[in-house]
Amino acid sequence: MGMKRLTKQRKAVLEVVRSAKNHHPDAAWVYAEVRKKVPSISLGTVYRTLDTLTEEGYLVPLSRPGEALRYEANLDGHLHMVCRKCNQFFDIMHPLPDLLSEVKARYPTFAFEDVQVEYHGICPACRAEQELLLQNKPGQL
Amino acid sequence: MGMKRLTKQRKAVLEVVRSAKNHHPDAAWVYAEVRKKVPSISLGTVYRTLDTLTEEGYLVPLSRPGEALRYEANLDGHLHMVCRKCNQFFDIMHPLPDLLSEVKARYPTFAFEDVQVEYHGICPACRAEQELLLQNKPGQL
DNA sequence: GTGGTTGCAAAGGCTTTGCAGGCAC
DNA sequence: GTGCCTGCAAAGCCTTTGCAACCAC
Repeated sequence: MGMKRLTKQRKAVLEVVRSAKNHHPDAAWVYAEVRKKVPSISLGTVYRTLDTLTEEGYLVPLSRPGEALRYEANLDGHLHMVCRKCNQFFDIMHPLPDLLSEVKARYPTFAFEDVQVEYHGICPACRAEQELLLQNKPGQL
Repeated sequence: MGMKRLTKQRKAVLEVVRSAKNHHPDAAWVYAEVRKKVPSISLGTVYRTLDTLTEEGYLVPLSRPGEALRYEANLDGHLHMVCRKCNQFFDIMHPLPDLLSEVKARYPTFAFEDVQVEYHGICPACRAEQELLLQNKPGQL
């Protein structure tokens, strides 16, 4: 098992995901973005690199039904709010209550490592759009 | 927009997912299982039906990176523990703390609807297997 | 120089979809 | 009888992978 090498591709991919503050990009977006710096990079390399960076703990994958996998580089403990209209992720920098200790005590045979909290609902933008529709078609609902 | 019909296929799919207590099956498993009752059913119909049942609120999809979508019919508020070795989901019937009201107050422009809590770690079975490996190869780590 | 890494393109796995026939209502 | 639903198979999309050339160490 050899040493990991620091290629320009790997550096560029990590930098792009890190710069995508609050964007939670998928592989296609990262690919398009990295090509601005490293035009010769291939999509396969982007996938491989995202995998590697995830295994190494630099990135966290975000999975949603029927959607491409997304990644975030924000490793601070935080919450997510997912809009069920536009499917965007929003970071919520709110103190996470202690959800682990109680559950650990109750299920001692599990080796808990971390918790992930995901809120679902409608984001401000989609909410506004929805209200516009209701105003224009008052009889529909 | 017409009325939904109650076909034997739809009934069988819902019944199978409901009977899969604590199993969180994917489409392929549901397909294999439903064929025992309705041998002529197609995989496409299983996918379509799972989609419909989800839209109607009878099922909840569970998404994991790199894995096929799974479904559960347990709509009681509960927590999930996902094993990062075997990728199984485990239901944790533990009272969910109130995670909504505080966040709702802080982010009034979002329309929050529900929260999903997911624990990650290693399940008892995989933990035992891990310890066996350590005993047999004490010098490896 | 060595072996991990890349680009390319093909293959893979899961899921969706078009269509003609079938069946619930 | 109407039109929603089904089975079938092809297509779609995201992701992985084999291989020869390449380059970080």
